[in-house]
Amino acid sequence: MQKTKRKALENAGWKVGSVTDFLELTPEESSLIEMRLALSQALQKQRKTQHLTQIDLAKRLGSSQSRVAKMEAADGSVSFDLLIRGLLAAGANNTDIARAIQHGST
Amino acid sequence: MQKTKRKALENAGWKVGSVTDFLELTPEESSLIEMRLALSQALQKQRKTQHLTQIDLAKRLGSSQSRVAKMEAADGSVSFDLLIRGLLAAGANNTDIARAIQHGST
DNA sequence: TGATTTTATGTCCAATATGACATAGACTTC
DNA sequence: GAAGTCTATGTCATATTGGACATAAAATCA
Repeated sequence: MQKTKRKALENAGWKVGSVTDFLELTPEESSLIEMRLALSQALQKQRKTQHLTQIDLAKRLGSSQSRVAKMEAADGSVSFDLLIRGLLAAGANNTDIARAIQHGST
Repeated sequence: MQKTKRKALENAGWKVGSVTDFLELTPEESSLIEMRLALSQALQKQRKTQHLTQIDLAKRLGSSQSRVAKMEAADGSVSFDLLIRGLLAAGANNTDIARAIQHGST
C-alpha cells in the first residue's frame, strides 16, 4: 500500500497498520474503503482543476462547506452516493468516475 | 435511450417519458440514475453467473432477500453503497464495477 | 395441477447519512 | 500581525436508508 493512501486512511480514522490492521478486513471491506478513498481524492482533484472552492461546490450540491470537506477527507459519515454526486457536480463524467474506481484497486 | 433501460426505470418508479420526462432532470441526475441502473443490472447478472439465489446473496451481505430484490430492481430506497457492496459480495471486482459505471454512460 | 422454490412489493422502525451551524486552523496579502 | 479567504472538525435534528417480516407473484418441476 502506498504511503499517501495510508496517510489518507489514517486521517479518515481507519487506523491503518496499527492495532487494527488490514488483516482484519475482508477483501470486500478493503475494496470498499479504497474505492471511497479513490473517489474522495478524485473529487478534490476535480474541484481544484475547476478552480472551485469547497463553498462553490457545496452550493452546486445544495450542501455545505463542512460536508464537502468531509467528502474530500473520506470521512466515515460520507456515502458513495454523495461522493458520486459531488464528482458529477464538479464536472466529472462517468468515465472519470469509473477510472477513479478502477484506480482504487488493490 | 434503450427500451430495456426505459422499462427498468419505469419499473423502479422513475416515470420515464411520461409526464415527468427526462427533460426535467439535470444531466447529473440522469447520470446518477443510469449508473444506479447499470449497477443493479450488473448485480443481477453477476449473481446469476455465480448461481446464487437472492437469499444466498442476502446471507453473504448480512441482509435479506427482499432487499436484494430491491437492489436488483434499482429501487429508490437502495443506495450506491449497498449496490457496490452487493456486487463485491457477489464476486465482482473493482474492474467489473468500473465497467458497469462506465457502461451506464449517457 | 399442486408443491416447491425463487423473486417482487409493501410496511415498519432502527441505524446511518446529511445539511447546518459553530468554531478552529491554515494560508495569503496588505 | 491583522484581515480576509479557504479548509478542517465536532455536534445535532432531521431525512434517508436498510434489515426484517408478511405476503403476493412467478417460475420450476414432479
